[in-house]
Amino acid sequence: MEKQELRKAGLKATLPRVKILQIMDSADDRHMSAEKVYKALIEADNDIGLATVYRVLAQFESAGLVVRHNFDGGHSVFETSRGEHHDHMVCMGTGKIVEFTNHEIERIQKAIADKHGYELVDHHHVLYVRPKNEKAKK
Amino acid sequence: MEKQELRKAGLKATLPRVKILQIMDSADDRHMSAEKVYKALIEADNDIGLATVYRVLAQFESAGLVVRHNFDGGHSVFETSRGEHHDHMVCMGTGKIVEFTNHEIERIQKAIADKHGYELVDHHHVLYVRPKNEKAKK
DNA sequence: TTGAATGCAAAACGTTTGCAATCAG
DNA sequence: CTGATTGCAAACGTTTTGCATTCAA
Repeated sequence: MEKQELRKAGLKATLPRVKILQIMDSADDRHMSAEKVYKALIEADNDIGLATVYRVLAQFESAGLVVRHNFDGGHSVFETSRGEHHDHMVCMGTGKIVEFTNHEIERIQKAIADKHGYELVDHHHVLYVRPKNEKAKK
Repeated sequence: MEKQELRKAGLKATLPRVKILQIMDSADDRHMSAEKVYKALIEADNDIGLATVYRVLAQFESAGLVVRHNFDGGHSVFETSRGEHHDHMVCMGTGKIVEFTNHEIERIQKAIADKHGYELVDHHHVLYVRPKNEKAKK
């Protein structure tokens, strides 16, 4: 049950938080904007304000329940963090998002930061791609 | 002279464009937001509207004179493109930006896109770091 | 009971746009 | 001269905030 998860994260198990967590967990598309979450809530007959969605998602981010991505211009996208880290590939034609992991890259990242006297805290790594051998073009 | 550069890029050499290009080229910090460029223009006694700055930067981007980055939330950052591609490392304590290049990573990126049936068009790759062995913390 | 969380509407933020005036070629 | 470019102010979409109300513990 989501209540446990929330309490474990140090958050009061309020209705909006539980519902939003459910939506995020059950959505077909794991990458959701605040607006998208909001619409899903309305459709599920949950009268939760957009402001609350933003506030809750920000809390979830701080608590480590979700990860925020700023793909390109405009709005943020959130996804529930299931532990395993991964990066993203965005198809410029269809907008489709593919997740990937590459340990070699992760290793090099650490080495680069280290070489400059830094410790790697986080990274954003997004590949913008296009279907191979196809006329598909935005 | 900047006029040549603009004409070569297919843009009329208007005063705002020349001034903005000068600012971008001579700034201490090569990574500038529209607002920052605007303020620099004001300080240099050039009465150019903020809207024009945005329009000109967008044109410069299309013309390949500058590259736009969406580091994290909020605003875009532009830098004059001197041909050689590079990625960025942002210090979370000081906000300092370090540029780096790594061919091995670039190679792997292409391979990953390829493996998924895509062609790599572009990528955003930013490392968020913190000074090593220091209490410095935002 | 009581401080935390919510809803609403209003504000803030960076950015874009419509339009009349101005400018480069 | 003439279409491209500019300035201004108003509009935009996303996100945040102030405040009175409601809720979880």
